[in-house]
Amino acid sequence: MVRKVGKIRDVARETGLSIATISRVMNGAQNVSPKTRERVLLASKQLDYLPNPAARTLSTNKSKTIAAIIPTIENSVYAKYIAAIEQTLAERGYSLVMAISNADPDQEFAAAGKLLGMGAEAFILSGAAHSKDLIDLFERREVPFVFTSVWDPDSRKPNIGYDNFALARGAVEFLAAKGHRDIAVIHGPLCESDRTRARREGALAGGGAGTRLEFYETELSVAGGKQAARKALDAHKVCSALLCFSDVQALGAYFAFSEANVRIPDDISVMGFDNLDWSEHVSPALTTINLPARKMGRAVADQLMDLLDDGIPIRPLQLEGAIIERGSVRNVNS
Amino acid sequence: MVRKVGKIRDVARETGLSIATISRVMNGAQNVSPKTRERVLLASKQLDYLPNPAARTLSTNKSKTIAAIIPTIENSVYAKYIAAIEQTLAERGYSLVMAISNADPDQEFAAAGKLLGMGAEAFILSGAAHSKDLIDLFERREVPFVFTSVWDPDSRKPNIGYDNFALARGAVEFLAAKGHRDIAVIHGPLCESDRTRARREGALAGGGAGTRLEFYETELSVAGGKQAARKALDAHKVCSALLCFSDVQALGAYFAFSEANVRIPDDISVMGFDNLDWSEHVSPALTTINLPARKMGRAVADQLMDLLDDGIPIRPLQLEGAIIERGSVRNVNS
DNA sequence: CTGTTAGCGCATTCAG
DNA sequence: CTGAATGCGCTAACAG
Repeated sequence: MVRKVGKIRDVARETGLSIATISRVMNGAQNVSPKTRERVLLASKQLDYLPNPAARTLSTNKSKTIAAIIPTIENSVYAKYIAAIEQTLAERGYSLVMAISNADPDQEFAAAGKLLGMGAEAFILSGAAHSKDLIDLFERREVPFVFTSVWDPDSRKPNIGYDNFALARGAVEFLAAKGHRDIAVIHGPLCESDRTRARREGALAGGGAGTRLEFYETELSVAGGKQAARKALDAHKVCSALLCFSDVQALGAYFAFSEANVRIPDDISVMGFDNLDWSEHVSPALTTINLPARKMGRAVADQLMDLLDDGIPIRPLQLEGAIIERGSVRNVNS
Repeated sequence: MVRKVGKIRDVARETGLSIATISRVMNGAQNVSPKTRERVLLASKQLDYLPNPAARTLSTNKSKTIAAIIPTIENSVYAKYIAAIEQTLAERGYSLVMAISNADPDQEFAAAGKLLGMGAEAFILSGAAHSKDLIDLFERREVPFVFTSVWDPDSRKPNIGYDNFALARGAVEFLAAKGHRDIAVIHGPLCESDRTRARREGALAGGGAGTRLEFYETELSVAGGKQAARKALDAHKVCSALLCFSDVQALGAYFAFSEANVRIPDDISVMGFDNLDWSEHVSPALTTINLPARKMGRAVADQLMDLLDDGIPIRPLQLEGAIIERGSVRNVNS
């Protein structure tokens, strides 16, 4: 993959040392005299020597590469998350290879095969719903993997994330406590995401006796949120609050309402999910649920590297989400 | 990197063939009898055999891995672009490794070293401004690279992208043609991006005699756009149009104006840059410049693979941007 | 502290 | 159409 560059033997010849010593220096081994080390480093620089990663991988059986497969990278919290993973891996000399599955288990399976065949040593997956073939593949080959964005203490698979069910339930309870009895819930495609399904169940659980929930399934985008909000407006003028399972959809709702001359929060309350960077800057500032995407990315990356480097098993981890109360939800009790 | 799995010898033993034949089958060579091929394929499946990528790379000197270094993945057009690259590479059996540079040449250089040391065969960079060391490194090692998001026919380095200067000039001319004489321009940090600098120069060039431009440099985010728009409002009540070099900043401006009770486009016109997916769904729909990010991603990926696979040199390519006229710019001539 | 030697798993000549 | 032999560049014992 790199042509015309010095190899370990060239450095050995140049310095009059053996290739073993060069290898030691390149790998930071302790048992090399400072002088020798200097000499090697110098020669390496001159010869523009860089260890061949493939040879290294072949020899050590370690590629220092971790794969992440995500449903999408656009319009969502995944960008933050991936950025955190990449940075964390980079800090410890690991690299990230990633693939986009478009939330399709078959694409995910195909991608995993390629990434495996690329040398990925471990996999970061989104959600807990994956093709059986994929999990079988990983287990057969003993490839470590972890589910993220989900938290299920009872799962036998390692997972690091938040409790979507509880968070959504909390959101509905929060709205109910503010006096909202009729709540429209906008969410993305159920078939694509077990997180969305869990949130929907949670919302249902949070809606007590006096609370009516109306669900709107739509595309996970500003356009989708806008369209669904419009539909909610048409269907029942009665709902006093809108809960979106994604800030992106909430933004769409903002514009739907703006065009319909419906004021937030005076005429209707809006609550989001994700706490994306911009959500506090919309007007009115969006009340939403903070999802610690960055922290999650760091945690997964660190744990996987701990496992690969030191054999430390994955410790399933629940990350706390929290309601961020801002101006888009009105208390209608008073 | 993968333990306990069948190796080529196991398949050879299982089938009673030689490893050479197995290799031929795994690489789709023609000179293998159909029967033999079947036998090998079957045994491979049974033994769960997957060729070891490192061994393959070491032997062929090809890793089928391309690296992309981007300034950021959040809040921007880069997500679309990266997604396109990943998909295009995947179609031809290549993988993407990526790193985030935070628009810092030093971080970029460091990342490049790691990615090179990971086996990346070619590099996709953003913009045309990079540390000399980086370019030297690539040229010394004969590692192909291409600059993207920029178009400079005179550059001796391969670049694929759009003409930021011309696009920004066009935007200002467009606004001027609509009768706007006082235009506030909001843009991201100049020091971080040669694209931003080029756009600024272009805007200046587009502002003819009767046009006054006021520049506001701010963070490349909704928050930044909002803050700058507020500043523009305070400073000169006179500007009739706001040009943002990023849709994200334009969105911030929308909320700044909403809070200040300034109506778009009645009181002030707003124009963006990027044409992100949501920009037609904001209210009023955002007039902006479409940047063919997806097409650019595909083009770079394809060209690099053509180069790596068949030695076809990079053909510098200009992608056309276009003004998408929607409702956020008013014609003040009438 | 340094050198020697064996592979790591596969692609690829060259024979047959 | 198939097999045997060689080496890709490096790490990791094992000697010394």
